[in-house]
Amino acid sequence: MTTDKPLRADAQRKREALLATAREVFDAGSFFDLRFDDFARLAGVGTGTLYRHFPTREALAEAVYHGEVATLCDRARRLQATLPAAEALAAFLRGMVDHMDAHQGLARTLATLMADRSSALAEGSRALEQAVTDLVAAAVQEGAVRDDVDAGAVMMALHGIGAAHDRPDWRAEADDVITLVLDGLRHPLHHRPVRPPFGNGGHRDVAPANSQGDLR
Amino acid sequence: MTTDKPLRADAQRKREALLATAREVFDAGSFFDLRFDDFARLAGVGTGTLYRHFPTREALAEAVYHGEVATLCDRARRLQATLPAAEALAAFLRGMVDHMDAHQGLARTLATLMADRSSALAEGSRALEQAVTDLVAAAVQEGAVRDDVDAGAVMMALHGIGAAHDRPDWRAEADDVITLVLDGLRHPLHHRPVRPPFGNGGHRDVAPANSQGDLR
DNA sequence: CAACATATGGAGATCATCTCCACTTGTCAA
DNA sequence: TTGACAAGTGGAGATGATCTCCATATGTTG
Repeated sequence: MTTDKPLRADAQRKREALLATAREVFDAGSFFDLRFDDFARLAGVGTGTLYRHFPTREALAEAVYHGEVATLCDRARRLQATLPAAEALAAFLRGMVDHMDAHQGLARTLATLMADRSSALAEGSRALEQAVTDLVAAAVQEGAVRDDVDAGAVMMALHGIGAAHDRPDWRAEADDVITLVLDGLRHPLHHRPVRPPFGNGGHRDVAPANSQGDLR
Repeated sequence: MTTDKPLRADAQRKREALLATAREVFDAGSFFDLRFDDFARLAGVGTGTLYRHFPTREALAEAVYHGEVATLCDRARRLQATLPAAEALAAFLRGMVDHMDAHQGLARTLATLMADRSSALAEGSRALEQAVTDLVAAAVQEGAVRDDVDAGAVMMALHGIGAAHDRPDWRAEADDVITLVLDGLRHPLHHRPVRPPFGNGGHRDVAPANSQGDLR
């Protein structure tokens, strides 16, 4: 993590090969149909080598994911530098959906791995989260966006989009989610026409002990 | 699926035992730490029997999930009968978060299994989706909610909440997502202050061929 | 209470995962 | 260059979870 021990030229090559193959296989969606050992074969390395570099499927996924995240973060930074904050945020979110759409297989695979109880990936996405948080914060400062909702909520919505691969109308719905989120992010209407009889209106000052959430 | 072949009394009992144990284990979050065979032991049945009833972990999860969904749908129906549509929708969504919160382990486990490429679960949730769709449709008819966004988007957001278990601030963020969605669902502001330079504003008349979504 | 269908359990076959180590390949100092 | 040491490799097999099979037990029906 901290120590970037200089990898031997040899090792570097193999590692790259593994990652390249992983990308392919992920995108083709066949990652889970493949014995991990066979995956090694496919990449042209021995089992031992595979395990040395990536002890688990998740470790492999994490590495691939890192690349993705880096790209995404780059884009966020670029947008933020070019556009008014609110537009940058919108552009980023819509661009993200475009990207997922273009690489369905990869997105699907990563989402699946992600859902497994490997918080490793969750950790990997901190950078992404930071980027989103920045975008939102800038938009808030600009006054275009409400300040009573956490950027984490936006991350959750993105999670949803990623996790809901395999919905037949994915693309349209994903776009709709972004629309809802962006519209919801504008300053809330001042007259609150819908006042839920349930829950606390959605904020921090959490519920009392009685609320244990069983449905009746 | 179609044929409800009358199960032998015997079998019924075992099946129930398995489901009951599954619920417990799911909620305790220890499902994945358990050998599937040992799970059979735990429920007091032989391996063969377990496999006869539920050929895979997913099949088991699906059965448990069915119960959950039934409860949820019930609640949706009840709310819809009692409250104005918009309130019913809000109450349902907030109640859902409460429920998930109260049964974290179960929600976590189901979400994980769900993410695996078993569309079986996705299929199981059709009923739930129908319930949400109904709630939204009623609210639209009542005029409280925009009609240009599909209920599927709301499902996606819910997915996100479910999938993003293990976020440290889960509860607050989940509430925020619901808030965003509910606010976003109100009629969109008529002057569109934020006009994304990217994407199509989020609707059906989809993007031209050039858009293949690679980030630049 | 036959006689038949249906269901059971668990011993072992099967198969993916991962370890281990004898061997190969790169690196660096002289 | 080359020798010597460290770093990396591959794949044969141990390991351990999953799932099948079937002799036996248990309901069910006329």
